[in-house]
Amino acid sequence: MPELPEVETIARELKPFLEGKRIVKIEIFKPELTVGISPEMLEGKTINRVRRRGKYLILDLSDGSGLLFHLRLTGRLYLNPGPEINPGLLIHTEGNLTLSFHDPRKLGRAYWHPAPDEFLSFLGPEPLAEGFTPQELYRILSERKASVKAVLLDQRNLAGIGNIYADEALFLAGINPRRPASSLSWEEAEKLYQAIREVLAEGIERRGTTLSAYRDAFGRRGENQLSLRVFRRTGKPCPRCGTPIERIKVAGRSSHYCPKCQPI
DNA sequence: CAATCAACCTGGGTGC
DNA sequence: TGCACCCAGGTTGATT
Repeated sequence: MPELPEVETIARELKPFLEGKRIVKIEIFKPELTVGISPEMLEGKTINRVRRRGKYLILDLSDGSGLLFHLRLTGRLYLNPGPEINPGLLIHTEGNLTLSFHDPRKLGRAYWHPAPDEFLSFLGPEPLAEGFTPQELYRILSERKASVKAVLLDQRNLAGIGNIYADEALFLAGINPRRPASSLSWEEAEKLYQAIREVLAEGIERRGTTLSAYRDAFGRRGENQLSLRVFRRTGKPCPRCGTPIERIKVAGRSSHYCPKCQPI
């Protein structure tokens, strides 16, 4: 579920509470959700910074190491959860705060790594970063033979885009998800660049998309599902031309598009 | 190297 | 209401 806007929302919410706080206790209830985390090693360290990279949430610790969370499809991070939550991991900090990580489907992971940026060095550029340009997107696309949708979803090319925002961006840009990435013209790449930035910024503004599982750090739903143009709107009219939205499989994922506005 | 696909798990929605 | 079936916002590792 959580793509860039959802993780960004959680990071922004946690930041004012957790930055500067010392970890006083860590409890692991579901070891299968954790990788490399040893409570004794981490207790006493301070959370220097809360940030996001791609779909990862990072807590930078005072010794340069980091706790990283990937929510995959159904993982959640709650600040001060209620008693009904069944956590896999609890991180208690000074100030009597608790960060809870849980995932009923057990696909999400919490990692500890001595050098978080090294751990995440496989990720492509941040699409919302100042330094990310249409030229760079065009270069990435022109080097790949796979479908443009597959290229957008591959985190090594661009970090943070998932199935929802890929479909939404391709619709805004008027590009068919099955088009080979390298077949896009410079003008199309430029359009796609703007579309990606727009849908991600909108997603953040509306605090993420809640179709089912996603909740923010306070357990609230996002609002972006109300603004989706094509994603999971099969059969409904295209917001631009009224043609029914179609669903097809691309890169193994269901993809939603307008056959008239996004011709092959 | 590139593309495809099954597997990881479980819960929610749908249709009979 | 019960049950079978399909689907899932992601990633990875095996296979072709």
